[in-house]
Amino acid sequence: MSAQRAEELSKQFKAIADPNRLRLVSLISASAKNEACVCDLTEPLNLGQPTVSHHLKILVDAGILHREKRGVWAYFSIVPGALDALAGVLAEPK
Amino acid sequence: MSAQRAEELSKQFKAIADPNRLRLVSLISASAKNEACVCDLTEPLNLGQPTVSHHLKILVDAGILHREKRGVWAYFSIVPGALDALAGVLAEPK
DNA sequence: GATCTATATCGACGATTGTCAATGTGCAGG
DNA sequence: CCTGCACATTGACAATCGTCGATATAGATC
Repeated sequence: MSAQRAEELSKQFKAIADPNRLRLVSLISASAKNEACVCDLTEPLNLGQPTVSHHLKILVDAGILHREKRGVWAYFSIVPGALDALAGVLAEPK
Repeated sequence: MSAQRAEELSKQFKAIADPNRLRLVSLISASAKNEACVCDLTEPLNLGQPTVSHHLKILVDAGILHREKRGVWAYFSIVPGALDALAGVLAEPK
């Protein structure tokens, strides 16, 4: 594995290597329409709104979450295939 | 996903969420007998011996690598199923 | 026992991270 | 236009992390 490839992958792994961000991904993927807004996520994590917003931004920047603004609300959903791609790296790390 | 479960998983993901540690895992799993000693790993990563030793310890503590000392050398190998277990979490993060 | 050799540990340093309070932005209803 | 709401951004702080040089440990050879 090249140093550059390792750098790219580590950015994505860092994004999910935080307990609160793991729970965010879990909450979103278990949501009714596979999407959730910030106000749905602050209470179960027991974190302030700015902190949740910060974590969501990291996940979006890593290409794991998709952000769509509708009116006043921002809906977050999981980018199709993003997590599977990471899982594939672990299954075959040659 | 419970907060406790997220905490456990994040420890393992943190272990691999570093470019140099990703390369370590890659190098070991691509090695001849699926094992390598520290002296084999310092040069391709262009890091000092103490730093490589430090990264390997983190991977061992996370349950991803196995450490076996034979004589003066320490041989590191991948714990069977450890990476697959992490991959499974990503494939189904409900 | 003295001396290599491979690895581990320690102490220190700058850099990054997670969290919060305060503030900014932008949409909607009156 | 003004107010309220959902969310983003900023600035600050303690805590953790990655790296290195120096040193310690422990097996092998003479």
